[in-house]
Amino acid sequence: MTYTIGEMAKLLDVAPSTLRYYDKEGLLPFMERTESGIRIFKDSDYGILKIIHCLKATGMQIKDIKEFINLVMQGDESIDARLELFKKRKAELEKQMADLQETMDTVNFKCWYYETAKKAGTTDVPDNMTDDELPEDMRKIRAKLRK
Amino acid sequence: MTYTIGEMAKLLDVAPSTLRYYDKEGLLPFMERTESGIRIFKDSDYGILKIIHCLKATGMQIKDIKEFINLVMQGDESIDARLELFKKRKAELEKQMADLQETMDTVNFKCWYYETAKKAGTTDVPDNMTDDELPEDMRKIRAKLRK
DNA sequence: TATTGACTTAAAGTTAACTTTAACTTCTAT
DNA sequence: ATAGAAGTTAAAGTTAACTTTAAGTCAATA
Repeated sequence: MTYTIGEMAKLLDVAPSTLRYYDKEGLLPFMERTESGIRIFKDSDYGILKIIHCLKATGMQIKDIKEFINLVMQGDESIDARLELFKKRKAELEKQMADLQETMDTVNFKCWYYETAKKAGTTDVPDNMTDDELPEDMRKIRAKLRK
Repeated sequence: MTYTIGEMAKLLDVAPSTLRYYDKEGLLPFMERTESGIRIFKDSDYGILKIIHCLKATGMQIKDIKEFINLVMQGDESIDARLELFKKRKAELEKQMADLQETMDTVNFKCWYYETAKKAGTTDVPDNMTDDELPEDMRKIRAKLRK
């Protein structure tokens, strides 16, 4: 099965101009064209584009994704390098998840803070609570917000 | 306790120019100055700047964080609005975490894929595995990468 | 066959969040 | 008292990842 740029863009939920941009940046060296110059996307391209999307979601830049695509084009001799790349992406993701969890902890604290303030009608109440008056799981987080 | 812009920047691990930018964008309407015009940061400003950082980490834009700061400046009458804002941030974060988990699932699949390819010396082996030959937790993910 | 929608390119424009620069002033330490 | 570090502003520059525009070609349908 093959697709035009518009059809593939719809499958991936991106703009056609995004795919043209990726092509221009060298992310799609496997692209084929009709005689008249129109891009032909294959089923197998869908998976690669999904991986490009995944790598972007790990925080990788276009120019680095291009390097990965170059490894893919080299074939089996680059298996090791590609494995190492994904292991690094995994480590990076774990850091991002930990960061996001810290952010979530702070947001949860603020939800508790404003719920407490709402009940009391003033932020003075949560502001003036001593450490042992506030929920145990809020103590560490509040401490981080103070200097 | 008070701090200069450079001292506060160091505490927060940001550039002084970032704090000046925030001030210019209206994120720090509570800023005080010396007679000669030098910004004076207080201990209480640290917490607000930490919250600004937290809101940024949830994906909020500077102009929307400014709106939040405006709510803070309004005092107790905006408690409800602020609670709702943090509830929305929490929902947004939950979506981000789910997205990040999907990305992690894909990265884990690719790690398995290249480990399998490495053992075999070729990506043909994982490529040609039937669904029941691959680890159960990899099946759904591989299916998503195919069209 | 003619219209219309989708394709093509190169080049310019957009956006957000800073960062840098230049020209200047103020504070700290010897 | 003076050097140098750090503060000030306004304005311009940076960066990444697209998006838009303009001018044109191609493909499908009535």
